[in-house]
Amino acid sequence: MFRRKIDISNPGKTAQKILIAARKTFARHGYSGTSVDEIARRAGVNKATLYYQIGDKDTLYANVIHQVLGNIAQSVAQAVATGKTPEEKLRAYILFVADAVDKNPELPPIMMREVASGGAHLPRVAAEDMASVLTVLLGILEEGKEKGVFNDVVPFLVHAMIIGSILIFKLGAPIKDSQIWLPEDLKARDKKLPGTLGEEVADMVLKAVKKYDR
Amino acid sequence: MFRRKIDISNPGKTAQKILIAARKTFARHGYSGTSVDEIARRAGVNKATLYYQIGDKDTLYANVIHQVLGNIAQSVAQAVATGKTPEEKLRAYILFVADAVDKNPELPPIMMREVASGGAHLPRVAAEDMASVLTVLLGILEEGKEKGVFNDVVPFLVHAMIIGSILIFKLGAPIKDSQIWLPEDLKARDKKLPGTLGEEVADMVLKAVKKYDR
DNA sequence: GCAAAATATTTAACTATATGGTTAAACCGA
DNA sequence: TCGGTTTAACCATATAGTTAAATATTTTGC
Repeated sequence: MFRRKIDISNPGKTAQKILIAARKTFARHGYSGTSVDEIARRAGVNKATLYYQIGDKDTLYANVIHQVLGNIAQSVAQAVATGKTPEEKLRAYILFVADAVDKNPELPPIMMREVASGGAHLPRVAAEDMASVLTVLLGILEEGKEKGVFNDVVPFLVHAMIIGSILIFKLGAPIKDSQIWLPEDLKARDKKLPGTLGEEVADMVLKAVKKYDR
Repeated sequence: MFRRKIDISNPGKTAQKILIAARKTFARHGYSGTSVDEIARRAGVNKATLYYQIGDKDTLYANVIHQVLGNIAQSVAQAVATGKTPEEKLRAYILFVADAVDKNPELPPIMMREVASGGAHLPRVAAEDMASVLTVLLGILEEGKEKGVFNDVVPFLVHAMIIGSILIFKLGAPIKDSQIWLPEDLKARDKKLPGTLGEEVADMVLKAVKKYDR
């Protein structure tokens, strides 16, 4: 009677195809805007195969989001460890997040919609991934404060500033640029960032967080 | 043959009920997640009335988003004018945005989902609203640079930082707090902001943007 | 090594419900 | 009674999810 589902943590070829198609489709159209039929079509498999391999829409979505967030959560601590001082660690953290977003272009839209809906479809395991990333940031900010190099900032606000800057810039810039009727001075200004997005955000956040004698 | 639709810019009682119900529903469930039937039910009118009064789902959505963004776009310039120096103007701008978000709680989720989907359902008129808000910010940053009080920042990145911080903090904090299993130190830290969200963001952004002799 | 049985995987066809949108009739105030 | 407004009933399509049969693949008996 117990029809055990396939082990998702080590997906086979078919399951992998499905997850990739699902990731792209969820990223483009969101949870509600995505139909299971469309995912199956893009994966090139029958819908029943999709249900056999992975499960219903919720399970599919949960696996997609965890697959992408889980990797990030696992490697953030290591990336931060390359820095010695709190400043270096915070910079490494921001560069890591920006790089993760670069390498996982489906993450920003999925995360933003998840935030927008109050985590309506956010599976527990994904929330745990987020929490472990946040914990790393919390550690950096606390160390910086103890050593007297950071202001007494609100950690979650710093988090919001980092993630918010990166996500809004990444996703908002293409929208702005697609509005061909916009006054030129609004568009031309930002064509090229002086550095990478991560570096720019790191510079600004560090200025906001570091303690200076003025 | 031309069945002229009702004038939306000055909605009557029934139309107003529908628009309010639509705003709440779109904010909660997003464009795709919202059914016209649900809006009609929440507005307490027949679905055909909704189509008669306003039009199809797209038109309904466009009116909702413009109704809320239009007000903001119209009053931002005036709010900023209360400041004399670029610093004061930038602070006034950020406080205004934070206040607008406070007063229009449906705006953040709608905007975030719009950004996430690349402006998929964003009507031209709403994009114009956004542009006029952005133009005000651009003016402040340029004046600050000319007067030598601001660094040579990337305007759209400053925009992303302001909007991103406010939206992510506003929407992200409740999610974080709802994860009852989270380690206490992650949650307890941020319970109370020292000031309002707008003030906190303004402090941090100004530190990031202002030019100091160091 | 190999046919046959057992198991794992995929598929077309199906169901029940939800959805966006329409229609023609009923309602209602001037 | 006339024009604007609202309504119940309706339609075509889309959707999440299921089923039983077909097709691969693996295991077993010899």
